Amino acid sequence: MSGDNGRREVTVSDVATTAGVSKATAARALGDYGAVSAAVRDRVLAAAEQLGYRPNALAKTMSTGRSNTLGIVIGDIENPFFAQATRGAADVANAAGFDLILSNSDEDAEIEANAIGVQLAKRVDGLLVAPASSVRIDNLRTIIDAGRPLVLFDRAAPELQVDTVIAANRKGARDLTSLLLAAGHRRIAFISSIAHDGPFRRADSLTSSSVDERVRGFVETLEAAGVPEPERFVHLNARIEGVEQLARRLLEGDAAVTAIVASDSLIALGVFRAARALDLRIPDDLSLVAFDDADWTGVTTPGVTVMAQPIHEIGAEAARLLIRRIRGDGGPPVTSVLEQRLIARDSVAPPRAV
Amino acid sequence: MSGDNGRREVTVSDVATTAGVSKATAARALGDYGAVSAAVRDRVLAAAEQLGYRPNALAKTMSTGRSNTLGIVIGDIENPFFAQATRGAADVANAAGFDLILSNSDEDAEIEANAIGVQLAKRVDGLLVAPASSVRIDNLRTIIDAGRPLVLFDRAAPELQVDTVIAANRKGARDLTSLLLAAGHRRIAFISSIAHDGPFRRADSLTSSSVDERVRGFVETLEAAGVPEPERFVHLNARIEGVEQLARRLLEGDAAVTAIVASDSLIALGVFRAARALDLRIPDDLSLVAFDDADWTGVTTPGVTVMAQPIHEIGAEAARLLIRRIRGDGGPPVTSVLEQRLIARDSVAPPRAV
DNA sequence: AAGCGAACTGAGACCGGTCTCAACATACCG
DNA sequence: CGGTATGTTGAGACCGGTCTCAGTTCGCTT
Repeated sequence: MSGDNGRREVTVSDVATTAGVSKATAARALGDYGAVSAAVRDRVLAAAEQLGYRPNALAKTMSTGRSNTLGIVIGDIENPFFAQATRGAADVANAAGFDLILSNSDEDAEIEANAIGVQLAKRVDGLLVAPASSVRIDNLRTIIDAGRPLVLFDRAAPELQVDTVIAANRKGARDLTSLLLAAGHRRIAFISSIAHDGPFRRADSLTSSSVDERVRGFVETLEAAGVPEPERFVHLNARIEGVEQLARRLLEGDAAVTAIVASDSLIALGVFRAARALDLRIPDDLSLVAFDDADWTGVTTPGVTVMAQPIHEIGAEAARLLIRRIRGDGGPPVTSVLEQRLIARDSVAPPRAV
Repeated sequence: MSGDNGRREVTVSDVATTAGVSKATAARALGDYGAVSAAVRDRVLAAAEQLGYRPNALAKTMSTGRSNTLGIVIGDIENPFFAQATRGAADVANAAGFDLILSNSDEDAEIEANAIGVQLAKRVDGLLVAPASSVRIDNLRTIIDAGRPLVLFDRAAPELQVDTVIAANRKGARDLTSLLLAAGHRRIAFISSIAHDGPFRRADSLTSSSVDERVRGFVETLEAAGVPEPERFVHLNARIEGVEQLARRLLEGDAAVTAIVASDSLIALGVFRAARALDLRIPDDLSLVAFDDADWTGVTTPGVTVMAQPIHEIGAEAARLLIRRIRGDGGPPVTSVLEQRLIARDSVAPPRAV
């Protein structure tokens, strides 16, 4: 109606008219493609400047089919892991001229499906997804069916032939568990907040392939050390019960564990709180190791021994793979496995003599 | 060429042909607008289903002028403050049917300008910006000139008449400083990583209005307590020198401070590290208070006394204001100031007797 | 039975770019 | 000097939706 709203955007045609050339020529000058004489180009550019012309990227997408936008679907941007991975992806994307549309799935397959649908409708050139489930992959199929490139990160989907970037979680879990075993622990709990029905059994496969790998590494290492029924030490659904609550339960009573492997830094935080509440000292009364070198793990007393993941690089590499596909690489799907790195601090000690 | 790439997307026209109706009618049925008879609607929907029709949101934007996309420009998504605010904004946006395009400015005005340009070109319906500078506001003017709604958050731009969501930083700083004063401290440092030329003088205004307010609250409280030349206790550019490095410098020698106000949780982390390296105990040898209730501030020994900000709500409220503008609210610009909340833990004690 | 309004449908313009194709000018070739 | 290659320009189709407007078919009123 009034004021700014009524002002139509300046278009190529407007610029063309002002410059006294055809729309096609103006577009060539502005878009810097095709052949335009120097004189005409200057005239068009001057007219654009004068009118305050701003290109409409959507119109461009309509005719070229390329949006220069990538979709990224993660669990939760507040989770430092995803924040870092997203930043890694954003940097690579930007450098290549792409923007990022961000969606949080809250690890819910339905929300994820919806987010993917919207991203597809917005015609992103490709998607970066940390899938809520490595098993229920219809969401991901949708993307492939739509003919859009897809790269998975943090979690794989074995059933799907698609580029993937993950960390060497199984080895990481083995190393962490071995460390605890070597210190003399036999009763070690593995805690993750991943959702799972009922107690963990060895034949189960977890919805996140990365947690699944960690659990496997943990179980097989305990088993090799002769610990009977190691799967009973795997505790999932931590977020539902409450990490602190769960940790307290595991740390009290006759069958209390003497060490804990935290599947991420949020879990480690909860364990720390629980230990403090129970007046248990780390590492004297409880040894703790965790995945991810969160910034605070170095400043607690004691510092936490962690398995660091190259999180930034996971996101960056995923973006690189995706952009390669967008640019037309038709090779077979690649799985990039990045190494984890142990950072030993002071949260591990031999268990208290009984 | 071959395979998937060659497959054209299914369009409204395709669906119309299959259903045996006109494009206009098919569009009405699919878009759920206008009048369509039940029989025809079913036929169209069935055809769409059969063909695997997926709407093209960009084409829709082209004709309606609305993209249902918001732009958000922040310093760095890896900074927990921005991650939380972004999540708050994303939740509100999603609920209202909007997506978010994310850009990191790294607090650099030029990168910010570029990001804004791209977002504008992608025809976002509005922008959420935590401006890199509260003073150099040409970047923000661009948005207003383009006729797009803009909401600032975390930092204000006094020169600009625009909706803004900030926290009561000045009061927060006063309270934190008073706490330290009450414990008996007189030599208190304020540390921020904000960029600033030369030593801080009272007439200077800082590029971030929120840090500016904190500094003012800090300085005026010291002054009221009779501390001479309080501005000499303000230390900026912490990221350039390195937070830990700077903290160590302030904590050694005859003129060492006995307490520190950290302008954010990243600074607090650096101070913690420095204290540990110098073998200074908190709070016996050094008192520490900080802004932002980062998740780890409760698990260190001792826990850190902090001024918590409603970060999630800052982002959410900003998104709410923006969406209101997009929906056409033409009222005068609003500034929403959210309260901060003190969380007292154990990092403050009287200074060591000299 | 004629008249009127509501419900439904189709044709085609439009959003703002890109791109193909043809027209024309100029230069260079033998 | 005719022929061809090269450079520059314009006309108009196209991308995939929305939306206006006009036409058709009804049912219902009087």
